[in-house]
Amino acid sequence: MRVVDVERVRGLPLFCGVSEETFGAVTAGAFLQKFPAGTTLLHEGDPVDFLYVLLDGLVELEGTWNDKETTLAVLRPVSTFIFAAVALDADALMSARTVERSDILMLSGEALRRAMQTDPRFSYAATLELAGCYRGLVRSLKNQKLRGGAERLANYLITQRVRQGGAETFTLPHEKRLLASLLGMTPENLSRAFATLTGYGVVINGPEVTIARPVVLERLAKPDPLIDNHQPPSGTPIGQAEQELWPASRAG
Amino acid sequence: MRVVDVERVRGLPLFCGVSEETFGAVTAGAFLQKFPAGTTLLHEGDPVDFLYVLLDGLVELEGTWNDKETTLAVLRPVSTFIFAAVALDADALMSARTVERSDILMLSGEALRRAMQTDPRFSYAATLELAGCYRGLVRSLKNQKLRGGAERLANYLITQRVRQGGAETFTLPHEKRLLASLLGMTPENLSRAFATLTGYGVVINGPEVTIARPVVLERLAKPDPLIDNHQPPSGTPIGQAEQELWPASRAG
DNA sequence: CGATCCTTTGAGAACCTTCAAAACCGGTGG
DNA sequence: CCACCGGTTTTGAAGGTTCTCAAAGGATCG
Repeated sequence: MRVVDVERVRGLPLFCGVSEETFGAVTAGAFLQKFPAGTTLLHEGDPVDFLYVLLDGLVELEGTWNDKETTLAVLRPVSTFIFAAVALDADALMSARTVERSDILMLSGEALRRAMQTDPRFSYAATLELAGCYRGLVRSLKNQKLRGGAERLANYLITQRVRQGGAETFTLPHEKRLLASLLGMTPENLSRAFATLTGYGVVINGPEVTIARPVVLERLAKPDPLIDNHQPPSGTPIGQAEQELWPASRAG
Repeated sequence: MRVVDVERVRGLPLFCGVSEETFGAVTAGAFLQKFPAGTTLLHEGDPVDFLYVLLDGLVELEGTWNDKETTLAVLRPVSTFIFAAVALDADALMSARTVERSDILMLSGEALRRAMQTDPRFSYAATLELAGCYRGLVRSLKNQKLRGGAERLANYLITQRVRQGGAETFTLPHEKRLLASLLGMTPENLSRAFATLTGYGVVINGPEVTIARPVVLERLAKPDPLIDNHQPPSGTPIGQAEQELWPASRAG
C-alpha cells in the first residue's frame, strides 16, 4: 500500500482521532486489492470478515428479493462500507459490487472489533460514523416514501449540481441504468422522467445534464435539508456508504 | 422514577455493560414524563437535547415533505429513540409523537455525549446499538423498494404472528391508518390489500387477524431473513427504533 | 346523541411496470 | 476502416398498481 493511500485512510472520520497504536493494529493485517469492473466483492447473506475501504473506483451496494434487485448506494473514494455488519459480526444485508475497476483496502473485522473495545476514541468515532450513516438511511427512506419518481430525479440532479461545484452543466457520475435502480425505478421510467424534466428547463445530452432554469426546477423538486444532503459529509474524505447513498451523504 | 423503571432502562442493550458510575451520570439529570396520546414530543428539524426512552405506551416516528407524512417507525416499550441525532448533536430528521398515553424518560444529550467519550464500554454499546439500527433501516429500505403493497402487508402479518407468539389469530397493535403509513400506502389501499389477502387464507375481523393457511400466505409473501426480522432484537428489552421500524427489529 | 375520526367501497386519474422494438454506443475482430 | 456484437438508452403501447376524490357505514368519545 502506498503512503498516499495510508494517508487517505487515516484521514477518514472513522480514524480521525484514533491513536497511532490503534491505527497500526487495525491496518497491520490489511491488504490492498485491485478488482475489475463488475466484480462482486460480497454477497448478501454472507458472513462479513472485512471492513472495505474504497480508495479508487466506484462501488455499488445492492439488495435483492424475489429475483428483483435494487441499488441502495453508490460509493466513490474514499468510502468505507459494511461497517455495521462488521461491528456486529453479522451477515451482510446487501451485496457489494464494483461498477468500475477499483482499488479496495480490506481491514480485518476481528481487529476492528478488538480495537473498538480497546480504544475509546475509536469506538466514539465509530459511533459518530454509524450515527451519520443511520441518518443517511433515514433520508433515503423519506425520499423513497414521500416523493414520486420525477421528484426524486429532480432532487438528485440538484444535489449533483451542487456537489460538482454548482456549474450550470455537469456530468452524471455513472450509467443511467444504475441511477434508475438507485432512484427506485426502471430504466424506461427514468428515461421518461428525464423527458418530463425537459419541461422544467433541464437539457439532457447523453451523460451531460444542464439545468437551465434552476428556480423552475426547484419549484418542482422542493429540496429539503431534512431529506437532501447537498454538502459532502465531514471534510473532504467521506465516511461510509454515505456519499451517494443518495440523498444522504452518509450511509454507514 | 420507580425502581422498576430504572431496572428497565438499565436492561437496555445500550446500557448493558456500562459502569454503575456512567449509568448514574447519565440518569442523574433525567426526568420521567407522562404524555397524553397525540402529543408531539419532537418536531422534524428541531435541535435534539434529549435521548428519549419509551417506558410505557406507543410512539410513532414520522417524516414529512410537501404536506405529506409517512411513518418511519412505531415503537413500544422499552425503546430508545433519536439516539443518532443525540450522538451527533444534530437536528432531528423525523418527528416523534405519542400514539397512546405514554411514559417517557428523557436523558440529557450532553451527558450522554460526555459519557460516550469517557466510558469505552458505553461507546462500544452505542456503536452496536447504532449498527443494529442501521441494519434495521436497510431492511426497511429493501422492503420498500423491492416489494409491492400486498407483499409488504403479507410479510408484516407473518412477522406479527411470530412476534405475538405464533398463534393462528392475533391482534393488530394499532390503528390501520397508522399501519398504512408505516407500510407506505394510503388507508384506502391498505383496505384493498387486506381484501386481496382474503384470497390467501387471511381473515380480517376488525383488528383481529387470523392466518388460516400460513403456507399459502408465505408463498405470496416470500419472507426473507435479509429483510424481515421475526425475532425481537437482543433479549427482551428492545434497543432503539428497531422494534417495529418494521421489518427491522432495530432502528437506530 | 352528536361530532369526529376511522374504515371501507367505488370510480376515475395518475403513475409505474412490462413487453417489445428501434436507435445508439463502445468495443472487437476482420 | 468497417461490420458486427453486446449492452444501454429511448420510445411506444398495453396492463397493472396506486393515488385521489367522494361517499357511506362504524366506532369512539365527550
